[in-house]
Amino acid sequence: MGLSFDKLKKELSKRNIALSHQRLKVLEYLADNRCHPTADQIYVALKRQIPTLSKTTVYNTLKILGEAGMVKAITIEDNETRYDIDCKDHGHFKCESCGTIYDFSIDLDSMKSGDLNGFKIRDKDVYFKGICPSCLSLTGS
Amino acid sequence: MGLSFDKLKKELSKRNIALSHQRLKVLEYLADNRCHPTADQIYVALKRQIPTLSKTTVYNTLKILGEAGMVKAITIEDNETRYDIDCKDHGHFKCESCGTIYDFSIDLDSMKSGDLNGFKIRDKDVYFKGICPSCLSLTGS
DNA sequence: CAATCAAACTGTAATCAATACAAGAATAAA
DNA sequence: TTTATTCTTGTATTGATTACAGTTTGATTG
Repeated sequence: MGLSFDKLKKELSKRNIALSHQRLKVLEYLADNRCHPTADQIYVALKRQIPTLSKTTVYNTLKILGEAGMVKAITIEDNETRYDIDCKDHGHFKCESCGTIYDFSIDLDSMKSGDLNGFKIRDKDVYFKGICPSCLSLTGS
Repeated sequence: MGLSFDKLKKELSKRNIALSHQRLKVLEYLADNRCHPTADQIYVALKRQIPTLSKTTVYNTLKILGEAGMVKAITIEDNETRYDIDCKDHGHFKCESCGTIYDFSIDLDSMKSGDLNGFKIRDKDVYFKGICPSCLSLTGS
């Protein structure tokens, strides 16, 4: 996996946050499953390894790691928040047929707008929607 | 207001959808209030004009008009879907302090990615987050 | 003008992701 | 060991959205 634990621990200790067993497992799961899972998917998967795990812990962990900049929440639509550990600049494409979310590279730095002079921009999100090649081949069109 | 009723009615009649009183009022509200309101805000505001209005009708209307391409749902975060009638290409900036959503111009057509060859792109969304000038001036920083 | 039918509207009930909260472990410090 | 603080857990609650069934509206037909 490509996790930078040094950066992570430094970031967390700066906030007096311990890297507990549960939190580490959530991070590991996100690192190993780059499918943008929901909180519930993470919970169900980890519940097998950690039978005592609580869904509240998963939500708390995702929130804390999000504030520390280690995890990013993706809210495209459908009232389902998904999570991504990869913080490198990329956009997200959601297939409206199968629901899969694909990453794609895009240069966020070059995205500027004169309308935002005086605004402090902390985060940029790019979401595309449509049909993925796999679903396109199924319908024939 | 800048509503194109001809295009609207054509689009709706193509789908055998009538432009009822309630639906027209929702459209009018969105045209007159470019603040990206939630479904509930629309409901509360129109309830005064139409005391019998049901919240379900507001949701149904927003869904139907969305499918007809007349209204766009904006889901940045916070489990609150907002709605926008302006379909011209622009991005949305959400102030994390006051919650206001600002429009800003951006060239969506130039946004491409080689990773999406073979994908059928139907919609592009650009969401920025940060602090707006008004809130920046309040904190002094 | 009834009669008929489909679409539109309404209100209540249900869903479900997310949060609040309080009590119980774990961990570190003294 | 005591103490304090953080972390975890489970339950209860929230709140936006949807499902559904009954009612109303409005157009069409005879």
